Amino acid sequence: MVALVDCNNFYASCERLFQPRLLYKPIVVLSNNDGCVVARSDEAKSLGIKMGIPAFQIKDLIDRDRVISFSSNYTLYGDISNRVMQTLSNFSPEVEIYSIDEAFLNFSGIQNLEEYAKSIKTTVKQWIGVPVCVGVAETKTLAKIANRYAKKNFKNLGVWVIDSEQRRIEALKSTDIEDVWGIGNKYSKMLRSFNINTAYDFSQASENWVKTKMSVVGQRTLLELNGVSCLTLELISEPKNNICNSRSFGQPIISFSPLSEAISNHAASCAFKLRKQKSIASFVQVFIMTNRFSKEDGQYINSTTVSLPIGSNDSKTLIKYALVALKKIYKDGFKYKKAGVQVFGIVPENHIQLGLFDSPSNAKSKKVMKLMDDINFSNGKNTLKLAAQGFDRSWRMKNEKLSPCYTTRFKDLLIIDI
DNA sequence: TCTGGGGTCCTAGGACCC
DNA sequence: TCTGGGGTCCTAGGACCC
Repeated sequence: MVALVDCNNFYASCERLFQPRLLYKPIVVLSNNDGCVVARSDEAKSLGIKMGIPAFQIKDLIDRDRVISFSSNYTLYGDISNRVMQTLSNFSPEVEIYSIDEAFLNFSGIQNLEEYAKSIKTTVKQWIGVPVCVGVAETKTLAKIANRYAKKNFKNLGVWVIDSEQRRIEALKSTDIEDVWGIGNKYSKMLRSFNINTAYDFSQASENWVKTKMSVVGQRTLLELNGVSCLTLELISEPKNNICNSRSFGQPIISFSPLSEAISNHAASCAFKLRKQKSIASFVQVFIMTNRFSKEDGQYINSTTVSLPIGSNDSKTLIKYALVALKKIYKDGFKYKKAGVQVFGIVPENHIQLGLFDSPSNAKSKKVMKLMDDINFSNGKNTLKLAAQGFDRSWRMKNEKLSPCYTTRFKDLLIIDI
C-alpha cells in the first residue's frame, strides 16, 4: 500500500500560518510578477476564483478587500515544505517527495491504515500548522484518487483508504476523467468524445485501445486504476537533464543593457544549479520575447544556442557565452517582456571532455566558484556576484505583496507583544 | 496597465551503422 | 514480379505534472 500526503491549498496555508487573522478569509497567492492566481484558500475557491486566472481580472474583489492577495514567497514555502517532509519521514522509511506540497509514503506492513493516516494528518497539523489530506491505496494513481476523494467528501477527516473493490469502484465513479493523474486537457477531451467521462469509464476501456490512443503512458494509468502497480516510489532524485531559468520583467525593457543584466543573472542561476547537482553543461541557449498579449506593439521572439568549447558550470563562462548568444538575437525597437537561459548537454562534472589542445586547468575557477557559493550560502543569495549581473535591476519582477521570510531571516522573525 | 515558471517522458521520423 | 535485417542516435513535437 502507498499513501499520498498532499497539503491543502499549500501556499495559502503557509501565508496563513503567521497571520491567524486570515483564517476563514478568502486569500489568494499570485504567481511570479504578481501575474496569475496559483493558490486559493477554500473561501476564495467558493467565491468562484479559478486557478490560473490573471490577477487583474479579479482586481475588483481584491480592491474591495474581499480577497487578500500575496506575491509568491518561495523562500517561505520551500522552508515550510522541508519541515513537512521532515515530519513525514517519521512515519515511513520510504518517502518520495513528489512536489513542493506532496509526498508518497510506503505504507506496506502497516496494520490499521486509516488510524495511521489520521495520525499523520494530526501530527503535521500540530507540528507545522499545515492542513493535509491523506489518500491510501494499492497504487500511486489510486492513492491520488483516494486523496482527492478525501478532500472532496471528507474534508474534516482528511483521510480515505481504498482497501476494497467496492471502495475502489465508488471512488473511480466519483472522479471526473480530467481529474485522473496523467490525463490532462487533450486526453480528457478525446476520451469524453468517446463517452468516457469518469475514471471508472476509463478503467473499463480495453488495454489495446488505450495503448493505441495514448501510448504506454495511458496504458500505465489504466493498469494503475485497476490496481496493477506500474509506478514505483522514486526515492533518489536523479540529477536534472534540463535546467532553465527565466522570468517576465516587472516592466518592459527597451534597451540592451538591462536585458544583458537579466540574462547574466539567469546564466549565473543555471551555473549555480549545475554546481549544486555536480554537473556541467555543454550548450547554452538564450531566449527573449516581447509581450505576446500586446496587440499594439510589434512582436519578436527568438532564441539561439551556443556551444561551449569545454563543458562548464562556472558562472563566468556561462555568462560569457550567454551574452554572445544574446548579441546574436537582440534587436532594437522592441519592448521585451521575458527572457531566459537554458542549458543542455548536462553530464556529471567528472565527465569533462577536453579538446585536443586543452589542458585541464579549471582548478582556479572551481575554487572561486566554491568560495562564492559558500559566502552566498551563509550570508544570503547574491551577497557576492559578478559585475555583469548588474546593480540596477530595473527589470526585476513585480512582487508588491510579498510577505516576510518568517522562518529564514532574522529581521523577519515574528515579534509577539504580551 | 496588468496574463508564471520549471520540469518529465514518449513517439515518430530521419540519418546513420554493419 | 522482384528490392534484407537488425540496430543506434538525434531532434521535434506532443502529451503530461506541480
